[in-house]
Amino acid sequence: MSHFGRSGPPDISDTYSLLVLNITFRTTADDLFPLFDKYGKVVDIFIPRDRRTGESRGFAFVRYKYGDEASKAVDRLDGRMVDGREITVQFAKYGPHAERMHRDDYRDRDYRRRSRSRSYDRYERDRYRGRDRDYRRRSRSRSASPDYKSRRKGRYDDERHSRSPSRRSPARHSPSPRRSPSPKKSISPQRIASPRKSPRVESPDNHSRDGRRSASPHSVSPHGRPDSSRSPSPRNSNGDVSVAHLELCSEIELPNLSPTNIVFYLF
DNA sequence: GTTGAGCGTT
Repeated sequence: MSHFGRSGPPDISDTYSLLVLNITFRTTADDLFPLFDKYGKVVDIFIPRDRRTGESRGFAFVRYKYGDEASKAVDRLDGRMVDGREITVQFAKYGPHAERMHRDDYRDRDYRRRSRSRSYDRYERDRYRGRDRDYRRRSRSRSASPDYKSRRKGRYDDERHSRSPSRRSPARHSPSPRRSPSPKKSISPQRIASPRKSPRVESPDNHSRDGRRSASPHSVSPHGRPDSSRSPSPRNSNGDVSVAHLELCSEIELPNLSPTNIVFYLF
C-alpha cells in the first residue's frame, strides 16, 4: 500500500515536500514511511535514482499533506540516525512547485512557537557541513559521476567523456555577489556587439542577385558612409541609419569603441 | 560490490 513513486507524483497540489539528505543508498521509501508518517500524513515519498544504474542517489523527498506536520517532521527527524547515517531533513526548495512561500510561512510560525534557536543552528550547521563536504569531495576525488548535477542539459549523455574539471560550476552558492572589482572593468565590447546576423542583411536595398556582392563589410567607412560610388544608402528617407548598417559599423569599430561611443553612434 | 554532495519521477 505504500508503493510510492511508482506512478509519478500522485497529488502534488497543496503538499509540502521535505528533502531528506544523507540517507543510505539502500534506504527505500518503505523504510522512510513509518518514520515520517508518525508526524503527519505522508502522501508521497520519492527517492530519485540514477537512470543508468537505478541506484538511489542518496536523498529522498517526503511529501506531506499539511505544512505544519511537515515542519514538525523537520524538527523531529533532522539529525536522526537512519540506517546508521544521520539524515538531514529540510524543506525542499527547488522542487516542481517550489513551496518556498508556504515553507517560510510555517517556519515563521515555528519561530514564534519555540525559541527560534533550533532552526538557526540547523541552518548554520548545514552551511558549515556543506563547505566541509566540498573540500572532502575535492580531496577524495572519487565518485566519478558528480556530473549528473549539471542537469540543465545533457544529463544522461556524455558523463564518461567530458571530464574537464573546469566544467564544475562553483556558482551554486555565491556568498558575495559583488566582489573584486577588477581594474579593467570596462565592459567588453563584444557584449554589446551585434550578434552577427545573417550576412544577407547587409543592405536593405541589396536585392540584386546578379552575383555581384556589393557593399562588403570592409568597404564601409567607420562613420557609416559607403566607401565610394556604390552607395548602399545606409540612411532611409527619414535620415535614420538602418539597423543592418549599424551592425556593420559596430563590427568594425568594436575594438576601439567604448560603450559611450556606441551610444553616440546609435543616436 | 563500492560511493556521500545535493533538490524530484509518470
